[in-house]
Amino acid sequence: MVKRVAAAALTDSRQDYVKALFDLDSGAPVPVSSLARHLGVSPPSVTNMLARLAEEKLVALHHRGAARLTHDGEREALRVVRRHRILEAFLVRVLGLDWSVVHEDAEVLEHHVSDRVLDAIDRLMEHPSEDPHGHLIPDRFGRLPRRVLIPLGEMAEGARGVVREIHDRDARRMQRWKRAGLVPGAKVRMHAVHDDGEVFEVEVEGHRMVTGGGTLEGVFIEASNTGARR
Amino acid sequence: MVKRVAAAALTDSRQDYVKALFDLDSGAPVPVSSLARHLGVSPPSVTNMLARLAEEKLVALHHRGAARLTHDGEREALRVVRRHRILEAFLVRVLGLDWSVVHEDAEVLEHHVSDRVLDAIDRLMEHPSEDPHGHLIPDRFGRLPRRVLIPLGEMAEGARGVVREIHDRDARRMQRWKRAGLVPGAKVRMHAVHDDGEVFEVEVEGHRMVTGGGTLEGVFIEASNTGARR
DNA sequence: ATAAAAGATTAGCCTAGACAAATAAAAAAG
DNA sequence: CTTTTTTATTTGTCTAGGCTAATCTTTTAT
Repeated sequence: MVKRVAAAALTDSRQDYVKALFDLDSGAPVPVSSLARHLGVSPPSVTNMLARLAEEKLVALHHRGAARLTHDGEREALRVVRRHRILEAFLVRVLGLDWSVVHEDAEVLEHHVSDRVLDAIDRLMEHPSEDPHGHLIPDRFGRLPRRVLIPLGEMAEGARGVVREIHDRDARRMQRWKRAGLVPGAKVRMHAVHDDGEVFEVEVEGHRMVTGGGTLEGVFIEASNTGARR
Repeated sequence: MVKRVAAAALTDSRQDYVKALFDLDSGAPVPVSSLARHLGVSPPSVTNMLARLAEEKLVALHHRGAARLTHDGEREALRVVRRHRILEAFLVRVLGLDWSVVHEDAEVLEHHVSDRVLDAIDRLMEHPSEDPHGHLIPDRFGRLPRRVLIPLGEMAEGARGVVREIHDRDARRMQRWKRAGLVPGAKVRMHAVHDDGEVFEVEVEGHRMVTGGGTLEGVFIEASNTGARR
């Protein structure tokens, strides 16, 4: 007996798939294997589900089974993304949970919170525009401002910027970032890149540190025009 | 892909069944048919699931398939009941939703909110002891104070009491009660019973009304010793 | 140009939980 | 006591969404 109060046309699983396609979209169709890895299911399951989603006109299939969202699919994905981000904001701002652990709770609740409850939560927080990781929250019509961010590890030497988004689902790593001050809004400057992009000297909010590239993956920067050229 | 963050040993469906058995318990084993009606599933589904729950030692089967919770089953039921009631309180007190509509949301969320989130919600409300319908909330060890209430329709003529619980899942009916002032805490007095328990003259918070028995079903009273005898 | 590796698909199976139709057993009515 | 009615159970299906093992297809490397 699966009760649906969330006015969700899509099953939980379908919602997970369209959201994954949205997350993994980088211009090109997403291969079956990436999707399988991202969702933690086997490749056959992906092939199978993509066929159904294609049937339902939520995705378009491309070469070798790779898939992209259709317009409808993207609309659905944005609905889920909106729910997810509002819930994350709620869990942190209202319930006081740590930003590094809320992802998995939001991941479950996004499928089960009714529109009524979601709206009430949104109202309570006075319609936040970002979640705790800096991701913008789509509005109720699925509109999401585009912004151009670059990975911290790809900043040029001497460039300055501001941390805007933290992409990661690994709580441990996020704790580390938090301790290092790498949170949305933090000002950073790339002092030097060594060993062909393996070691970085970065300044975060005036505090200088040296770190490996792996640590930086998942931190995204809005470049400041001041300082980059000069 | 069913994700479980709620540390729930039991599937959603099993949780629904044990909760239903808890709700319907009135001393005697609950017949298959009542359970089927309460859960909105067919009798064969109930027979089938009860067999599994019996296997898992959550229920004990009696004459003609009727079932009662075992100790383990009751513990599980109380966990679910606790979640449900905390969530209802939250939806009303924090999110400002109406009394009469929160049941179905809580019904869904009770299966999907993690302990972490539930505890945070409980903390935010400073550990409420009752939900919005007056039901007591079991503590984290599943302890639930017993209290003796009588249905409003069974009050003796002249008896006084206080509304303590409202049992109903029908939003419309609850709206009516609310308008009539029949909410937990309201003082009532039964003036007269006519037509063999079909028509009642009741006084609610000083305001007298006449109503049919159907309307009163689901309202439970704590008798005041003042007034009953005198 | 062919062999090896990587990636996707097919085929067949599994689980949970529901359902309807047919059957059996118990209770109530005559 | 037998018949009827009510209740419960059996049997056989269905759906969603997974999985593995085996089999293609591509791509990459030699």
